[in-house]
Amino acid sequence: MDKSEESKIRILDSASKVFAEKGYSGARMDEIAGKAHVNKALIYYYFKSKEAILKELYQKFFRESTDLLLRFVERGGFSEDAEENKRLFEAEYAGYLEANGDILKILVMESLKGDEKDTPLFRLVDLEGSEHDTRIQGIEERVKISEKERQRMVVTEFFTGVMPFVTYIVLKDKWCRHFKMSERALKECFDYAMQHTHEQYHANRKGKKR
Amino acid sequence: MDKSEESKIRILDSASKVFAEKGYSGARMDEIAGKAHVNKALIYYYFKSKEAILKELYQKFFRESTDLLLRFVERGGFSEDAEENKRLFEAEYAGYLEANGDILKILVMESLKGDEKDTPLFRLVDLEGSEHDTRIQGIEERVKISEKERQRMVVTEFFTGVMPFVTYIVLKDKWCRHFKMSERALKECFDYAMQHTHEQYHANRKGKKR
Amino acid sequence: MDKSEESKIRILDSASKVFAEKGYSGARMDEIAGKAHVNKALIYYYFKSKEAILKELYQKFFRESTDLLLRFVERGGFSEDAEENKRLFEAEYAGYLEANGDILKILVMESLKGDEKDTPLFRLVDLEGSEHDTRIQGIEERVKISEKERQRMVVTEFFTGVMPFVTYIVLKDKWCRHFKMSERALKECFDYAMQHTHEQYHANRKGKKR
Amino acid sequence: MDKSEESKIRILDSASKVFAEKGYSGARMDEIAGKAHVNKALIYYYFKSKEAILKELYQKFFRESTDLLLRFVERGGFSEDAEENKRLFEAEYAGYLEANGDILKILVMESLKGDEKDTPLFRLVDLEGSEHDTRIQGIEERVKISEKERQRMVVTEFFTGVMPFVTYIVLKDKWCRHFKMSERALKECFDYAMQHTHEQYHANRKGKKR
DNA sequence: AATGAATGAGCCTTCATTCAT
DNA sequence: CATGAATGAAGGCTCATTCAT
Repeated sequence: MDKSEESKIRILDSASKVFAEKGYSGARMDEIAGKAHVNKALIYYYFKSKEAILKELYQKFFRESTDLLLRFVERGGFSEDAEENKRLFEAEYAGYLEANGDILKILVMESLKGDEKDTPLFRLVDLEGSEHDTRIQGIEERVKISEKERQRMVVTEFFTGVMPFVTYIVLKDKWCRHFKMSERALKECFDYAMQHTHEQYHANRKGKKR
Repeated sequence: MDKSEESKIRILDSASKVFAEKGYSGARMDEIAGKAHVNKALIYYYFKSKEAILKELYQKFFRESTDLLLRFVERGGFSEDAEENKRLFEAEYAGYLEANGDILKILVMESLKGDEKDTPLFRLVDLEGSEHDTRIQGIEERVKISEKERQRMVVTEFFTGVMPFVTYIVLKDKWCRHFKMSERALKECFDYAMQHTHEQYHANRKGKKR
Repeated sequence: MDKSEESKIRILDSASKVFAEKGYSGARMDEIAGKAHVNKALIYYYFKSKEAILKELYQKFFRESTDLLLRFVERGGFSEDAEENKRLFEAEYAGYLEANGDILKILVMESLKGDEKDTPLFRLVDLEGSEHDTRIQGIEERVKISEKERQRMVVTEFFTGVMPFVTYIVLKDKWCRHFKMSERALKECFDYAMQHTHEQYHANRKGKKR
Repeated sequence: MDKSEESKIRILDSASKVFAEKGYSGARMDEIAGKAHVNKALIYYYFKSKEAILKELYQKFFRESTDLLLRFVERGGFSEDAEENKRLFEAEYAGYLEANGDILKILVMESLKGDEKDTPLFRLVDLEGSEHDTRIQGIEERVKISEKERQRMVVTEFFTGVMPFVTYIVLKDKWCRHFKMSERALKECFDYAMQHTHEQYHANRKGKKR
């Protein structure tokens, strides 16, 4: 990797931090440049505008997370074995999301804004609507279910699976500080919570099928 | 209600809309004034600053929501009867939150920002830490449980009960538009989801006790 | 004096204090109203504008000070007896100026500003140019001197008599605080200074004449 | 001098003019920018705030004037020879002050304001209290006098020497216009005034010593 | 690829002044 | 006389963006 690319990466890293900390509107190009140790004008050498940085962060995130999801599926995710599913998910996907908590923060904050804009958060469960990849399409087609059943599944997955996990990631630092819990203890509690709610739901579904 | 107070209320209403739509940093005082049909300078007659408006919105929300929660408890909430609990919750509390989706949006967005600031979102489950009311203290004291058990309960309540509900409220419009669902259909799905996850967890806890 | 007039006087008093403390431009109508314990809008019942207050303060000051100066002259000021002059001056005039230090401050500050505006400070030695009173004219006409001699006298009077005295009045509080002197000690020093400079000059003039 | 510094200097020059003409509070950043032929925002590239400009003007002035005063002393100022003193003073110091009449105006105007703020005008005679330079300390230590005598000297120097000179500088333009005198004629009169008052006092002091 | 300087547009806030009662 | 509410016009300051080198 040449020196040029390194500057660009430092800018992206810095931007994701500042966006996450101040929100997109509250973030200042000065601070992004400062944290990236580059001249403010250099940012405009690599990016057309502040918004272009955001868009590139999104793209990178959805490209990578889609890849990971695919790998997860390829290696047997969404299988019958709930235990195996969970192990795979944690190995392949969860770590990446945790490492990208800043992007998730931005995603959530920006998704709540406005009316006309799209809602990037939905891409996490609306892979079909995603323009980034067509490889994913086969996944859901494997299962034949009614439209109503499908809606229920997606809604349940999003609001009781994805969102709890996302909010856990973006709030865990604040939670630990506020409630004076160790990160380990919180993780233990959160696992407990998911096990007794969302994962229980999946287990029950499996049970019924047989 | 005299004319004076009406202007102030119009400003608060307008501010909550604009904050929710653009985020706090992205909101412009011009737009708040415009939507409230008042002169921009009048805002500063009633409020010291932009931030003071936000603080007053928070105060009003937490005052009212705490009152409602208390009423919910007084009328038998948190009782053994899960059905009754749900009915009461929906009658007393859920409607208020749904009607204050804008404040919830602001709450979520601002709670993700920064490091040093407090996290208003936590006040929804950390009533003890709330400076607003001391009447609430008796609620949790009724049940004798270990600290670890209490932590698990709070974490579960927050991440798999409160946050799904909050995200449902703040995202339902966007969800309906994006996935072309009616609000009614989404509500049906969401109820289904909660029933099979979070409420199931409560039901199981009740079952075990006996 | 009816209640109405009292409000007006309180406004003028308050204005002179605030103008002196913050300067004319830096003074805010709010603070003037506050210090006068009247509603801000009431000021506009008595005065056309902020500037009108200033003008009225000037008028009042020059009216009163001219009256005092006339009385000073009528009772024998500008006489041959330097001792008597000084005694009279202190009795009739100095006290008034000291009591109106705020106006003097305003006078000095505003006199330094701008180019086009007049210089109210000069009215202290340019009684002829004053529009306020015609009684004064006789004073200087009593003495026949050359134009050049008159200019020297006025310049000397202003820069080594009036201005030291004016600056003494407007700075004495600050001087005492800064140099940790008692007001009494400063006055003693200042009297010494004037005696050995400006008053010495008058004494010498008297001496020469004979 | 590079182009960058030139803009900054133009801003400082412009600011001193506008501050002097309108007073600090009355000065508008727009006008400062306009007179300096720079974009208004550029001012904030070089200075943190309006007040920071004022502070930098003060610093520059006191740094330079202290240097000049030191040079004056090193070359024999404050010596026994009154004539020589005056010649040196005019050559080394007076010119600088006359050239910086705008700063002096600001100094006087701001020194009269407020209660809590310091009084920059006093720095002209309170070199010991000045944080800018320690080289000056030796000057007054050379002469052994009583505290009371020292106070008298400082008071006399300030109110009958410095202030007449300062007021002469800051008012001479207005004086000439108001009284229709040439600058030359006024200077002649003012020299006459100082000779027969303040300088006479110094001469007498010298005389007594012998 | 990098940077110090510069800028136009806009934002929050202030303030003298006026209105309505 | 008196006042709470309202307003137009700035004013200080910020910020994303661009220029020149």
